[in-house]
Amino acid sequence: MVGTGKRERIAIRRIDNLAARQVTFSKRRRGLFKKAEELSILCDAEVGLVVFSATGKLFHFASSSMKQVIDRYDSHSKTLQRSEPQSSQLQSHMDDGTCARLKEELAETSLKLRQMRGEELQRLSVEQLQELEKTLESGLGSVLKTKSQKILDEISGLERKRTQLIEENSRLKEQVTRMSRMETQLGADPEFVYEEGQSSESVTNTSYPRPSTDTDDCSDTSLRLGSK
Amino acid sequence: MVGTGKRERIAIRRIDNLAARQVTFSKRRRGLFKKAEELSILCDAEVGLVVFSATGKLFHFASSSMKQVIDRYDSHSKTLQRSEPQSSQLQSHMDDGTCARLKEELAETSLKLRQMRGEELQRLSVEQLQELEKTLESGLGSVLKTKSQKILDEISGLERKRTQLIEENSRLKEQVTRMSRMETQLGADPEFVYEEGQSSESVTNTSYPRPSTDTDDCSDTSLRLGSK
DNA sequence: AACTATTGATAAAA
DNA sequence: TTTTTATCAATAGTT
Repeated sequence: MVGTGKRERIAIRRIDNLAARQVTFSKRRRGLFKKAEELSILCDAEVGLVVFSATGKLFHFASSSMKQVIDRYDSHSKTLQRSEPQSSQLQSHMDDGTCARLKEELAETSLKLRQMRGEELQRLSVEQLQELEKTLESGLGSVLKTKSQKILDEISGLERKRTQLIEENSRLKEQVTRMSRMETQLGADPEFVYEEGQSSESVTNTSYPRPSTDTDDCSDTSLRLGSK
Repeated sequence: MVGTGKRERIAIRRIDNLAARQVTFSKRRRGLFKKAEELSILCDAEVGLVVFSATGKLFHFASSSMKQVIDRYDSHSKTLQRSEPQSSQLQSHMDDGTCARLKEELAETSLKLRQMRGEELQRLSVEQLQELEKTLESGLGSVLKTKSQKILDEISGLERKRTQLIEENSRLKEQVTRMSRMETQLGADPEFVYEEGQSSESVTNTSYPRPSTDTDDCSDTSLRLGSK
């Protein structure tokens, strides 16, 4: 038997699971582009659609050309808002030269990033690929190392807390025992009743003097050991 | 009785009837914008959508802002096509806002790049590291695949050249053999030197007919199959 | 990637 | 235009 697609309506908010998000992105992106094209054809409309994935990949569609759509969009929005000439104080640091340089730098950087992700490799020579491979391996090594370290740190942190809690627990038990004994020796006053036998782990709410050495922050630290 | 919606699938081509076209435009436009927004939210994507109706009316949606989307689109397409003077665009898209955006995006992109290279990983969570690891592995996979392909291409190219050279060599040898024979039959005059029939470029070393089926590697071409 | 049960979109009618 | 209804299309969850 194949595919028992128990489909439920999903809430429209960010999908947490990475894999599911990517799958949904692929499916819905295709659907969206299809519908964009259909609208432009059926209704003789000019449509421009640009989508960047969460990973920065670009997808686009234009019934005519993107440039044309953008130009038309600009002229339309300018028609509506022509009142605000830009303040000129930032010019010295924000001139076109700076902007152009930024654009170039960004273009270069994002090309490198995409190549690290395995895109647009065709133009690279074998030597360049070799270099990229080396960089990737080294980066991967660092990532793995860091990840391991973080996991080990989390584990040892938890271990430490656990130990502290166990110690404190022992001390508390001891104290409870001592107090019970004292009470017995003194001949209990009926008014003075201890609920005894509370020798178990959770002493929830005793307002007794506690041993001072507590470094604890009995927090419920959650271990997110990313294992999706 | 209301609405006997006998719906049939319609062909995707311009709807001739004006009223029907307008109705369809309204409905589908809403649907398209809804889906655009859903995609941006569900999948954490940046989406920009511009639609002009046949009558010239503008509709638009952007998950962030249209300006941002267009800027990002421009910088991306510029990456792929350098030297594209977008004459009229430059002015309107080179204001301070753009520049600030560019700076931000550059900062973000180069941080991601450095992280891919294994730097500045300390602030990342285990889960983020996990994701990075996956990206790196996939990128590495693509690089290796591309490299292999390029090497194989180089090899088959060389193989082809080698085969051609071998064939030519055979022809030349044959020719030399023929000529030697002729010379012998004519009773060679020591003074009689051939200069004709040297139709090839490189017969450097024609001492004598050699066995033809040699699989020799007649080139010292160095294959640098990057294994440094 | 392929497969379905479902939800969602929408063509036609009102 | 908007609503209604019947149908088709998209897609969430699974394999």
